[in-house]
Amino acid sequence: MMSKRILLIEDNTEMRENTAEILELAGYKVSTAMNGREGVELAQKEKPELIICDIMMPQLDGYGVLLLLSKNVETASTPFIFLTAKAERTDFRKGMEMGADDYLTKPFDDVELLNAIESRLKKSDLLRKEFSKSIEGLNEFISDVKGFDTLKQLSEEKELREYRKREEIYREGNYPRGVYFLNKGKVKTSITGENGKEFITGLYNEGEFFGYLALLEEGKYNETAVTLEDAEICLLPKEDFYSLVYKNADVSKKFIKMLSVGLHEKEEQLVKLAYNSVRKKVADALITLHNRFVKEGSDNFTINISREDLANIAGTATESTIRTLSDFKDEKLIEVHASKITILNYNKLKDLKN
Amino acid sequence: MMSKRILLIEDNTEMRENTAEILELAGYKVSTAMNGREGVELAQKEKPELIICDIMMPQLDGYGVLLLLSKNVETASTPFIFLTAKAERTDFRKGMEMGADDYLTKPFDDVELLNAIESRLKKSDLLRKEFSKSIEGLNEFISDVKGFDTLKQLSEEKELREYRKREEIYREGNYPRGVYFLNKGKVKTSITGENGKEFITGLYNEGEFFGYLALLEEGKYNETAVTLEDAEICLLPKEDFYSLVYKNADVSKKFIKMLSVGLHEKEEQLVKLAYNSVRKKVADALITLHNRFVKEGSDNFTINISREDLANIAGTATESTIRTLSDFKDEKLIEVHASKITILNYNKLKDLKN
DNA sequence: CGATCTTTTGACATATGTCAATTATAGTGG
DNA sequence: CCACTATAATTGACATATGTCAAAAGATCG
Repeated sequence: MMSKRILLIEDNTEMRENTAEILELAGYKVSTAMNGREGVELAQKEKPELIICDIMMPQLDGYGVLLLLSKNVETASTPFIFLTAKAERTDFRKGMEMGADDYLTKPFDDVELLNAIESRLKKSDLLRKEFSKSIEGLNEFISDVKGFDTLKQLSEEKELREYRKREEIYREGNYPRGVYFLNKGKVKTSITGENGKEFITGLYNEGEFFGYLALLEEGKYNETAVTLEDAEICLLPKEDFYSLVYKNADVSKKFIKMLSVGLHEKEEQLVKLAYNSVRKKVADALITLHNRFVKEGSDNFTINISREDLANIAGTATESTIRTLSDFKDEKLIEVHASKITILNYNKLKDLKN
Repeated sequence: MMSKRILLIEDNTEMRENTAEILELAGYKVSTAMNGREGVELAQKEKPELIICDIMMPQLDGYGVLLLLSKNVETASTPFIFLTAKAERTDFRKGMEMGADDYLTKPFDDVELLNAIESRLKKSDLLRKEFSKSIEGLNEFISDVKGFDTLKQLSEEKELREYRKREEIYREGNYPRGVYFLNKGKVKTSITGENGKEFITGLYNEGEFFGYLALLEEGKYNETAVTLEDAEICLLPKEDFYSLVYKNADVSKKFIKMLSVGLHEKEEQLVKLAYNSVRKKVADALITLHNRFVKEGSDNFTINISREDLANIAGTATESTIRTLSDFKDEKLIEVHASKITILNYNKLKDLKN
């Protein structure tokens, strides 16, 4: 494992050199700055994994450093530990309120310092990972945060339930009891327009979570979830979900980002629905299905989906969808066997002109 | 102003009575619990504005209380102050890491206690307010957080710029420099489909912020912002925006909620676009405009909008929109004078059948 | 194997987009 | 302030893409 980069900001030369030595002995890569201004510059440039900073310094004090760094996205979430002789309650409180992650008072021993660093790094490690920027990344993210064991344990617990094909999991208007984890099978979520027609807003695959939007909104479900095939689903209680999402500021941040990306994606979908031809819409629906459900390593993608569902993804009438599928079949873009559709030419389908 | 409710959880009778007395003298409404279990129950039931809690208690200790309360949405954001004789560093750190807001060590004097409470209440007061649940509530929210003075000051600064009608503020693909505040005028944001047709995704009115989605995504703009009429716009630097959004966990939480609601609204829009008739779509577009731009206290709402823009809100061809407007005119639902449209019968327009 | 549900095809109506011509409006400069 | 011009709104004529209804063919399930 690569050694972590730590930035140490401390004006006292002896203190700085001593501390740096300890850190280096512990296997960290250390940069040092002898005053606040220099520290901020180094932080911006080197993007260390953790920052240790004295409070009382000439030029720019520790509070100032923290304030400046917290204004920049790139450095805002870097763990920040104050290191100071100011053991007084007021100072301490000020530091924590400004968003420091820890506050070590001098004198401290090596073990104490290293423990503090270790614990902060461990916490931030999880969040540093690059999750897929899409809302689907949530799945990856949650499972990572919860840890594999917990997850496995979860599905071994009694809340695991089997669903038949086309069975309803929750309905528009219900109150959420938690987040669903799809152990096996596929699920669609859809909303119904006033003319009774349904539109599919979400598709979920094995190993993914769904049904969190209502929890985040703190309201009722505004969609209905139904299985697309036989499935095994378990419920993560909402208390666990909330404590996961809100306990840690960085997790909240990830959620904000994921939701923003999701919002953007829906907007793109809006233009397509508004102005694309049925031909293009159906092609897009097939592409969506492919991207959502493809298994790595298989050449041509086959899916078993009802024409009605496909039409509800595309946002068009079932018969129109079927006719378009026939066209695609004639053009050798897809192959159809009963309700199974196989994509033969992904790229041509994807780049279909309107 | 109504007095705030504080819940005091403390097992030592003398200590509890003394502290409660101080708090009552200071004008707070105090509930007391003599152990952790009782405290949690009371917190759930009474939903106090602030909780003060001892750490060492029989049955359920302070850490346990905090943990339980943080799992419930309703109590998770209630300010929580630990009150304890355990002045040791490790205890203290544990408490803060679990999400306590402050940590007072015994013995403390009255002033110290009251100050701590006052500062926490002040901080949480802002967040307790009920902002409109829509994404538009952001505006209200930011201005409240920033404070009226700052806002006014902002628009008095040099970054204020005047824009002519139909002038571009930013374009798809640009990198955001901050959030825009619309001091005067109206703005639309739109995305362009592959066939070159535009679709309007956002409408903004005086006193509102826009252009924050790209910042939250930490990416480029994926929409283009253009003024609908002459406007005055100023820029809130992104650093300020980020520190606003991420500094405080509760603000982040608000954002998560707002974005979730926004996502849900876009999904509803999707069904409408997919299955509604042009007639219905145009009516919806007019209703949207009304809701977005109506001034309180005026009977019939008039707006000056180009037919093209209206069509791009509805997601239909300009000529179709115009024809539908003519129909509405014949049906006395609206009145048209030049490019000005007046809504005569809001309710009929709103409940139009498909 | 029959009954039920789904898919496919056919025939048809029409809602909506497109292109072009005409009329109205608003912005500009003298 | 008026005339002129560019731009926007409206109307007409038309083609067609797409939805609807109905019936036939096929698949699925107990």
